[in-house]
Amino acid sequence: MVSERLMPPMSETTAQSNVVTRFAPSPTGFLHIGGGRTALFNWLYARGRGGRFLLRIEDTDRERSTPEATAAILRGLAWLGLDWDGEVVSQFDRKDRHAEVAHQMLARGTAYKCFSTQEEIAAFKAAEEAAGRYPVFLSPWRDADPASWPDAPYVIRMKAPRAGETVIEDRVQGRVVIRNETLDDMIVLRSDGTPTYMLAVVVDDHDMGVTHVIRGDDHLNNAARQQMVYDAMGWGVPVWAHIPLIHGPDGKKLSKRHGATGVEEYQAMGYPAAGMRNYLTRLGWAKGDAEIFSTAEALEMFDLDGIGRAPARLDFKKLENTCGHHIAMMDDAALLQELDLYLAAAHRPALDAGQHARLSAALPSVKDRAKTLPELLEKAQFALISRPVRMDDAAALALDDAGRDLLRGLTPRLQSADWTKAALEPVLAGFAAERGLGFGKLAAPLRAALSGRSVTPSVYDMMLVIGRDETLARLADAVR
RNA sequence: GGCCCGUUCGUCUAUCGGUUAGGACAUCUGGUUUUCAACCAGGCAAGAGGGGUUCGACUCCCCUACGGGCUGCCA
Repeated sequence: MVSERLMPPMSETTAQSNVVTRFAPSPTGFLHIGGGRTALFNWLYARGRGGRFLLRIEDTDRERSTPEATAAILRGLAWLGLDWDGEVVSQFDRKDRHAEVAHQMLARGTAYKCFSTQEEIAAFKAAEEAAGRYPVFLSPWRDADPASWPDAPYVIRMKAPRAGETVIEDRVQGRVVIRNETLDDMIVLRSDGTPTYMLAVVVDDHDMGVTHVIRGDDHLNNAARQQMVYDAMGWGVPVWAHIPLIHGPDGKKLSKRHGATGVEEYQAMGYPAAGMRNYLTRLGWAKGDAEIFSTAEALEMFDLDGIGRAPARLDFKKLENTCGHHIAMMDDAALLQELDLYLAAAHRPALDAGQHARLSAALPSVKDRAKTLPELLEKAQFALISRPVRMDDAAALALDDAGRDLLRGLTPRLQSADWTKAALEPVLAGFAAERGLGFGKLAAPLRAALSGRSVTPSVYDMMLVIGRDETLARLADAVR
């Protein structure tokens, strides 16, 4: 028996508005960066086609599932801006439905009760291995007469085809053929009546109307067994798309030692969500030479064909570069909001109203200079501080006798100048020229007096942002 | 061990039998400049190895190597 099936018709046009995807994490920890990308791909694919994106928490493992993990996953998704349709589905809550389907399989003859004990199975596998065969368990109960059934605990096993092959038509991996003899009769319902993952995913995906299963390629082999369940129930198989996992910078599986593995850690490091989405979208997916794009553009462009088959490595340099572009592109109000979120996530003190206003004024002059949110704050430092300005070593050096003398000479001219860049430029340039100095010689002490540092945005930008009074006050402090 | 998947510049990738193998990040050089960043110009840099198929392979097939996944009454 060959359970091969044709790919469902799914030209982009017919699939238009009825695409349903889902993200189905198990709540055993924070939202992993790889999971975040999987969610993103599902979200992009569905939303980009006017379809629906669903969220299901696979919490059937009661030992390891925690409400805290679920909350963390939801927070991570929310930060990434991945909103889902409808209620969050709890897989555990659907256990009765899963059991019901298992019994339907029994009734249809596509599953059977297996009374073998775990000891018997272990012994069987050991014997097989000793004989040099794959330890694929062949249950003696597969075709047993119900009359022979003992009054003992049993599991329900899928009656999987023993011969032939199962073919997965995968939109990313291509045509994957698995010989049925390498697959055993998997358990669909445990002896305690609870469903296994293999049954639960299929039932839930079917009931939720999922049309496209986009998930990590660690599930590629599972797809064959799951497809058998679809076949057993006479259900239509969804479109499969198994995407490669993300690796650390060294090419190894992403783990704690690579630093950040949780989505929320990236938020706390100050990467803006829009930049994160852009970077993650491009990690393992491409459309021509598109590199920097908005979420709206990503929605427009994203498709399954652009997904690569090899695992991609995380590259923080490129992440930063991408985020830098997004910080520069973001409008000030959105940026300010992003900044507040970051401060909270990083457990840093929030900005007060005054700082908010000054930061807002400073944003245009600093936002194209920062790659991360903390860097942005750092560059805007001149607007956030209050007098007296604390000088760092380099700034103190610039405010030597000669520097202070320059500032004393400059002060009266500033008092009478119009406070615009156009008016200020000739004033400063003229003053420097009078003293026979290059502009840089004047800018250094001025920069130091205004910011207490030697590295800042343009001196004009700083003066304009903090205003005439504050500028003069800082100069007065510096020459005192 | 068995089965499945993968392998283009350091990194992310384009290429869907015929290209000087393109772009981006990183890096290097030069320019601009008011510090830093940005920006502009340019440079370096790739088809894992070996067999086929073909007039012609990065592209199709096979083998090997390396990496990954699965092989649970976990998900």
